[in-house]
Amino acid sequence: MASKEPALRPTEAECKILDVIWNKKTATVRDVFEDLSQRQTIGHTTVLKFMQIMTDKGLLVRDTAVRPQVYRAARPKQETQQGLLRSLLDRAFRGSPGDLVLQALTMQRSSPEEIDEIRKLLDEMEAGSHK
Amino acid sequence: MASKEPALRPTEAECKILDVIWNKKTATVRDVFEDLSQRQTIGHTTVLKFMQIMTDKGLLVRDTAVRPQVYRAARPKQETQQGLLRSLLDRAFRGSPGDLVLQALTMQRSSPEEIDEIRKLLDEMEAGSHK
DNA sequence: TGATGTTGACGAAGTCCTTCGTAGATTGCC
DNA sequence: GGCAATCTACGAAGGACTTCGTCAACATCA
Repeated sequence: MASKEPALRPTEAECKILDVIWNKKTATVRDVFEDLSQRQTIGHTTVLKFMQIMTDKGLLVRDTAVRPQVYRAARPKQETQQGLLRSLLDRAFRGSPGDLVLQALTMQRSSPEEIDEIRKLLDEMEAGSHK
Repeated sequence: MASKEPALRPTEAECKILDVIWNKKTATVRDVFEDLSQRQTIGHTTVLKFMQIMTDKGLLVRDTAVRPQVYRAARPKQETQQGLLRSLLDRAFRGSPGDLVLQALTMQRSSPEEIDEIRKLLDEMEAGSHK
């Protein structure tokens, strides 16, 4: 039975699976299992169980018509990421994205390309708010 | 018995308590309880229990000499925030702070002051990486 | 010093997260 | 059709998170 709420806050293990599916667009249990196995020891049925739970929660949708059932993310990657970000923001940054951004930037060197892109975005934001 | 690991990933409920203590610098159980009570219904002993657990985990330290025991954060706010950020980064952003920053910025309008500050930081980062 | 209110320690219950083991269903091939 | 391999469902166990209830220790002040 699927829940009505879209479940915007996947748990840690769920994130690992989502990450694989985001990359592949669609995936079978085997696909995900083989991908994750390269980085950690995990059982095939464990992956399956998670994907079933995630389908119940509304994080994934699956096509049961084809035989190795094919799963997709129910919501776009960006939307889920934003849900997680908002959660972190509310939790630990008193809702201030500026603080979070500063911390994220100082934490780890970003590539020059990323820096440029961020600059561009800042410009757009400022232009957009000058109305 | 305190753990050796510094426990850089407080849970959701622990974050709420940390947030209060970050603001007050030091706090008794009663202080935290009264603060949190304004926003949610929570029992006094629940808060106490969390603060005891958090002390065990190494998130808080306390002075048992004074009678209403006084608690402080064991680590600076910034350090804990970075731990949480890193966790989110690893979880859902494939370790790319740039993506996370972009999402955070698009998510919610930042103030012009924040935007300026971010620009300044970007300049510094670029200057610093020009070796 | 004893009644009263506050503070602290402990234990326990309920839920959620994570992980499998087992066993039934389906498919592909000879 | 029958067998082997794969895929799916179900249930359960262990641990972590969250929340309290209870009771003991302590402080206060009349």
